[in-house]
Amino acid sequence: MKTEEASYRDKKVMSIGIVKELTGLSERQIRYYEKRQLLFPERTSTGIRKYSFSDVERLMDIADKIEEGVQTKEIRHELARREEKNRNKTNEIRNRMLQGQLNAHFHSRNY
Amino acid sequence: MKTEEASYRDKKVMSIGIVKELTGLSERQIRYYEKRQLLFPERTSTGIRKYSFSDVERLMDIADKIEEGVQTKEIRHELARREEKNRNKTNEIRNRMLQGQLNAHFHSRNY
DNA sequence: CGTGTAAGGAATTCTGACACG
DNA sequence: CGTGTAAGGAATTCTGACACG
Repeated sequence: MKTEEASYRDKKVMSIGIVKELTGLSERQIRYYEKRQLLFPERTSTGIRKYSFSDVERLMDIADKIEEGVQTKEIRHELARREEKNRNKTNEIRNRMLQGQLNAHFHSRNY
Repeated sequence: MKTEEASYRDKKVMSIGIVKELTGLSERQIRYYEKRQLLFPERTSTGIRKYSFSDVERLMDIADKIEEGVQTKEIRHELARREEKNRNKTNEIRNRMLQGQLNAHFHSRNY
């Protein structure tokens, strides 16, 4: 179920300097997109930002949108819509699995 | 072929502070194991070490071995042997693929 | 052999502000 | 609105060495 790979992708482990290199964006831009709520890095206890690979991917997407002239506000809405879809899809799968278990249970018990 | 996940795993992106947190080892230990050639972090242009998730995994393995009383020299040999095996396996696959292409080629040309 | 620590310096990151527009 | 920059401070990392054993 590739649990580990997903954890690598979402684990917040990089500081802003590497994200800067990976994305080609300036620190200013990266911090600004955070202020506009487009991504949510974690912080160390002393306040240093930590990013994940998925944050890096998201930043690339954001950069593309910005270049197309889309405003951060719009981008935020798009991201929110995407989150919503994913939540629905996840729940769908979850429900289907649960339903399957229930079916198996009742059939095996011969109700 | 999960090219991307592998890239996340092997990409050197973390500084020693996070590796320290992730592994529970001290900076001293992490740098020492490097000196003993057990892992090979990259460096930024200014000399800061950068580690990958696979380095973190390797450090966990190393820590286990050390606890078992194995010396760094032994651990290095074990790691070398493991690399050797992987190289062989990769070549095997590569050769098999090449052979398959050759076969396809000659059969289709009807020699 | 493997690890802790204090020392001094260099590189990194942070925030709030001035600037342009 | 989105981004650059200089400013000052705080946190991080680096190396070589002394120490114990």
